[in-house]
Amino acid sequence: MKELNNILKTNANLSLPQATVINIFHSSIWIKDDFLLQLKPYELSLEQFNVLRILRGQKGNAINLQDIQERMISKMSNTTRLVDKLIKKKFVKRTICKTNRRKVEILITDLGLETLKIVDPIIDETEKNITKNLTQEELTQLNTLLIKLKNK
Amino acid sequence: MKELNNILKTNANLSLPQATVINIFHSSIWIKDDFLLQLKPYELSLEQFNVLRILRGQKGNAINLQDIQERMISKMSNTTRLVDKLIKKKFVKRTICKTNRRKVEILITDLGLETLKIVDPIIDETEKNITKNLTQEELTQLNTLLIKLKNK
DNA sequence: ATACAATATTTGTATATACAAATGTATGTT
DNA sequence: AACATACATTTGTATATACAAATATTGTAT
Repeated sequence: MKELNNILKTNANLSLPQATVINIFHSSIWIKDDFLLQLKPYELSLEQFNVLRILRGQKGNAINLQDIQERMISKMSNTTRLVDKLIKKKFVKRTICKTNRRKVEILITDLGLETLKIVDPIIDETEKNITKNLTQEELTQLNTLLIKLKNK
Repeated sequence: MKELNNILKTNANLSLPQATVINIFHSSIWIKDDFLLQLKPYELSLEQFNVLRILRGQKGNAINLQDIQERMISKMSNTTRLVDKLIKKKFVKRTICKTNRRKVEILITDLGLETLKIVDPIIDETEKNITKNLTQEELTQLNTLLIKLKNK
């Protein structure tokens, strides 16, 4: 892992498990930075954008906080406040569930949908750009390895 | 990527670039959580632990903030305050560089070294555990793919 | 020596996140 | 119905991080 040593400006002799872990962290960080750069003009954090997409996926049906959390990439402790911010931007609406008043019903607004329409292709492009160094087979391989890593 | 769909509780038809990006994020998060769980009893964040290791790598020589930042996995905007916290815990010392008073010299203390001695094997074990589902070859392959992904 | 730009760090402020406790609501048991 | 328990969300608090501005120091040109 000479390349990793370069990235971290170190001479340390990294074990394979060490290198792997650092490599994944490092990949995650540069990819995230890349996305944030693209999302910045729209004042959306990556998770906010992701939640908007989740809401759109409901196709007009409302969804509650728990279900949003389940679908989030990084399970946050405080989805309430994330949604608050989306409400402040008028991207989503929040109402109380009629059948179970403990639950909230969250729905994407037209403004939210329009914003997604603008941001989506940008994110698509970014995703393609991020992965362009690997062939289809290599990407599949990478995904397979990451899934296998997790499933213990 | 049926497994990814399971993890995210979604039916969305993820493209290969999308799946890859989400997969890397997801891997990074669960691995980080795993580490944090181990570091918790020592009240060290992952970056704090990492900086301690960087300092030890200096083998008695002081190092300044810039050089620490260069070696960090996630380049933080505010290493000052991270070091402040390590100082509060008496894990590191800070002095002003004699030759260039703009710079600070940061040095790990004996207490810092002792703490590392305790935490190191725990982290080693965690790293091994995290990667135990993959063979040596698979780990090498994973590292190679992640490096290739980055180098555009 | 003085002025100016470059460098290294610190500080201020806003926002994000983690975690625990609090609130309000629903459900099951007697 | 009364009570305890579980559930879903919200709030409070501490800490983390991002970003910009401020401070202090050094090197360089005049």
